[in-house]
Amino acid sequence: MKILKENFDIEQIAESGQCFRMSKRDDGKYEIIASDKYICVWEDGGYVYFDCSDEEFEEYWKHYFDLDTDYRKYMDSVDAKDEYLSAAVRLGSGIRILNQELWEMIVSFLISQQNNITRIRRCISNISERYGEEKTASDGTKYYAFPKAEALADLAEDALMECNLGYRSKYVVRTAKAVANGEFVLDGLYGLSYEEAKEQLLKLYGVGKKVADCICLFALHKIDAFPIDTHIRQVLEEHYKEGFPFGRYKGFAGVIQQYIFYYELHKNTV
DNA sequence: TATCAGGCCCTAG
DNA sequence: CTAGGGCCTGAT
Repeated sequence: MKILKENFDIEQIAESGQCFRMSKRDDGKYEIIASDKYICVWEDGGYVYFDCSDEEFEEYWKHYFDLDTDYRKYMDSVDAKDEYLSAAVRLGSGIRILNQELWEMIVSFLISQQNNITRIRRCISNISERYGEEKTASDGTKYYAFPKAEALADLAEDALMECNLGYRSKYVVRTAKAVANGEFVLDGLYGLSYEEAKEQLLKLYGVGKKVADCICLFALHKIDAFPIDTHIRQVLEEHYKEGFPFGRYKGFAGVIQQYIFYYELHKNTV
């Protein structure tokens, strides 16, 4: 399956930090594991190629990559006088907000706190290999699905320290218990507003405002969520002393947040 | 050797 | 309610 490459850049998406299971192969193609699925994606000659059937593309990956959304409207909304944001959008014009699986995002962002990207990836890889199901992709590639809540629910709270989670182990195990025993119903979040969903997520042990916002943005597609981490906070303090114009970007501030986040990590490496 | 990374929990005041 | 110490671990 291939599509025209319009406001889509798989490298930017992989580097925007919303997914921890996208990796670049030696041949430049990207491997993505999402929940229990696997796909290989690459770009060539103005097209993006998705190594899957048309049916699987329509059913899953099209939505996963948010391909029905026109991102130009978000980019065009940026105040031309705002030089910082204009530069950010220019650099990250191929970013998209993925539609990722809820449970996977809860655990991933529990792990992400006070942590660096390299270790986050390793942690997720560790728990997947140990507690996830081994799968074989249609092209023969072996991979591990993200572990289900049930697979983690019976562990001792510190058991995931063996997977390198450190003090976050108990956050993940307790949350897995709550989900597996029905105390916390994941499906119940989909029908909620951003504010309501965030309020529910904050009840989970280990989930604070920042992590809840990331889950809302990357799993529930609440694109008005605007996660504020240390990087974003510094940008707001440095470039928006008079206050960030949230009003102008009302309803899709999360998309703008991603442009900023990507820009902060990559503006010096181009 | 100290600091800090895409925070959060918990306790004091 | 707000401030601040403590927390696993590894990279710099």
